[in-house]
Amino acid sequence: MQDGTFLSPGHLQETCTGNANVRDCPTRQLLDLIGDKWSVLILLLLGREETRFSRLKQRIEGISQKMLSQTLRSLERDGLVTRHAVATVPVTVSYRIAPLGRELIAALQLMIDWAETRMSDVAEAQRAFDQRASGAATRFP
Amino acid sequence: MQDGTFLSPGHLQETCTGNANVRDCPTRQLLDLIGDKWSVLILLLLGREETRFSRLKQRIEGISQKMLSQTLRSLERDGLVTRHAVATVPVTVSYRIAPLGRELIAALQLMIDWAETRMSDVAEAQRAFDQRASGAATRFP
DNA sequence: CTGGATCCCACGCGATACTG
DNA sequence: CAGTATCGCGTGGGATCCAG
Repeated sequence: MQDGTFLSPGHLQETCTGNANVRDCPTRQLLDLIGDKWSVLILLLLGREETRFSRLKQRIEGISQKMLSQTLRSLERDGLVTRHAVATVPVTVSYRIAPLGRELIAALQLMIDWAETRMSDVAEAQRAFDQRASGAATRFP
Repeated sequence: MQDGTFLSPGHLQETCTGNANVRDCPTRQLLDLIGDKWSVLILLLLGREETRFSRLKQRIEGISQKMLSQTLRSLERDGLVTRHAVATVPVTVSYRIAPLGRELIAALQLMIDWAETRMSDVAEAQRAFDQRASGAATRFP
């Protein structure tokens, strides 16, 4: 078989393709953490600089304070970011990327690069597909 | 600032961190495609070999035929996989990874590797966090 | 064998109001 | 400022039935 031709022969394929339950696949577990609407965005922002809650809310257009709070809490629980509260009045809280989160960002880099350069191709493929579909539908009126 | 220390100084950061709307971030668009429950799993399987519908259903434990069909259609629409139907009786259909999908898998490789080695650390962080939380709750009964 | 059509529910997420 | 609590809706996704 042409297995090792394109894919590296690493252990990773074994784990996710051996008819295992989805929950046993680490990649799926990871996607459960960062596949949501805001996590990656927040992670990337915190990767650039330690940031306070209110500033995060400003910089992420469209996020509700509920989702910001909730997502930050998840990321903290996962060990990807750390929370730092200063007992001023009112209290000042900032979030910082954790070493594990820093690692994750680095691991996501290629994916991010691919998205930047190739999502336009995906969009093009979608348009072509939709056109073929609608064309096939109206070709015989 | 210590920007370039860990993160590459690529254009990617600009796009996702410039207070842009979430929908403008290619990374989020990509996660909208593959952040679902089954896409990556299917992509990885097809990365190994061209596979028929029924065989995919066998190898992916727990997937419903609705979700398999639906996910395959999405992946095809995105240009990540191709569909090949042979007009036998009954019809035989197989799915194959497309060049774009092959690229994507390669771009995900580091993320997959990270998940394989680091998700245990994430799980550990979660346990520690939960214990601290429950401990803080019951510390003052 | 390869799906499409329907029904249904759980849950992600947004809007709003309240607190220390 | 930095959250928590509550409500409601849209949708992802499973179960089941039907069809070419």
